[in-house]
Amino acid sequence: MANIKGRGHCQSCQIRHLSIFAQLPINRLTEIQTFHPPVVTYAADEIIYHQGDPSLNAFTLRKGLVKLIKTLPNGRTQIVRVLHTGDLFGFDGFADETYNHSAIPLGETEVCRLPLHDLMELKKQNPEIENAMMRRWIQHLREAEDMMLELGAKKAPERLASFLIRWCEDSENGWAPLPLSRAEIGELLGLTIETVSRFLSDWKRQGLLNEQRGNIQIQSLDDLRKVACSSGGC
Amino acid sequence: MANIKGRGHCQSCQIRHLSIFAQLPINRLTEIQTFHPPVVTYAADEIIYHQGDPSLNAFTLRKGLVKLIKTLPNGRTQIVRVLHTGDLFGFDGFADETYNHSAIPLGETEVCRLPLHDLMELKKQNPEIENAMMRRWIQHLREAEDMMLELGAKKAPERLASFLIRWCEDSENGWAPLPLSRAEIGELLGLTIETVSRFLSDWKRQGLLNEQRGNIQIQSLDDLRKVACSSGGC
DNA sequence: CGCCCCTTTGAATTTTGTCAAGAGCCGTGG
DNA sequence: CCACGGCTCTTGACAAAATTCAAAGGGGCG
Repeated sequence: MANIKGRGHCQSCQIRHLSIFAQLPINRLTEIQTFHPPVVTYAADEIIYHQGDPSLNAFTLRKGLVKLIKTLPNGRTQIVRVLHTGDLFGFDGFADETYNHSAIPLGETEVCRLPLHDLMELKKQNPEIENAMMRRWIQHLREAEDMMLELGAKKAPERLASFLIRWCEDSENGWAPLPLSRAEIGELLGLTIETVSRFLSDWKRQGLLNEQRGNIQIQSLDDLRKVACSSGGC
Repeated sequence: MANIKGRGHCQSCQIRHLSIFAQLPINRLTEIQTFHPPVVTYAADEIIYHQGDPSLNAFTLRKGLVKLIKTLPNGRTQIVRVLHTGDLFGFDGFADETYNHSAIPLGETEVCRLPLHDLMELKKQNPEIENAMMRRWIQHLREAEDMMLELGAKKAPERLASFLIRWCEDSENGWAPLPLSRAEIGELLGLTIETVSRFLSDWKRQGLLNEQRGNIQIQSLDDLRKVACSSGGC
């Protein structure tokens, strides 16, 4: 079960520099030290929230990855976003809406649960938080637009290649963990398991790509770029 | 050419109730009467801003429709959003970013041009504006997520049918203006002109739909719903 | 070791896109 | 008023892309 690990202490938080509290000056931080949001852990199969649930809490991702998904009655699923450490999610309540998607961990995760009511207060009183949230919303919107372009205007190999390039973008040694199943990659890119598998296999055979136990490495970024931009869809 | 029609007067603005200034109390309104943003008109072929341009102004749509598009080097285009009266757009500068898409009128339009610098000031000083903008960002994000589901998880006829249903949702007499060409519908839904045309023709032949000089009417909402939800993709 | 689940691969089918030609529509200019 | 040119839209035939169905392969874990 989802497990309250303890209470967060923003002052000593390891990932505060990635969060919406990053720009808050130290003295403000100590002033709001009454705010100790619970830190909650989830296992891979536990759902953080369901689409349609009342949005009472927002969350900051501390450890692991989280997928945000929307599902059709027939079971077809779309991953609308994959969250990384420091990401804020679940804030629909700020617009008096229920959650618009479900949030599901990809493996073990740890999040900081922020009651929207408290967060709203902090936001009102601290322009830095206000500002950080605004920037994130705009940034998310931009990424959503980019994704619509991927889904609407690109072909399967282009989508997959550009996804891989993005995913591996800032991996130092070349290897990057890819904790997504073929099915999940498909759900993210609007493709079937088989289509994803076929192209990945092809590219591994051709030496563009390497994969080992959930880690991938782009061997020939140039060639992969060529695929992504093949018909000019750079 | 884009034409400055005059200066806006928020107090007497016809569409203020639809804008981010809707909730602003009257006394605040008179206080900020020094803020008279230019009202600009555009013809159908004039671009309001280009993707990549520095985002110095946001806009409120006063009259007409605007499409926000992203284009790949090969010319394939995705419409990421169609704006209606009262919508705010072009605010990427709030996150220190250039415009992420191009804004193009669908026919004659009239917008209110809001310098981001001024808007930022108003936002800081008026929680109502602040709040209205936040709600819009969250709402846009939700709509973007919905669109990702459409594009990623639905088939051509499902996408087209559910688009038509949404488009006609709040048309009183049943008839709704559809100032989008087949090509534009395709660019919105990630389909080709021909695919759009084929399904529309089919449905017109089958009596689900009516069309006359840029206006459409859904004759059998039930049947169209059946198409949209056919394989369970409601 | 054996089971289960994920992945791979093949073959057939469906869906969607491409190419090409014709139809309808509208405004211009004779 | 009509003819013409330039549109977009429609339709058909075909090709390509992607999905579906089916079966086999592989790897990790009890």
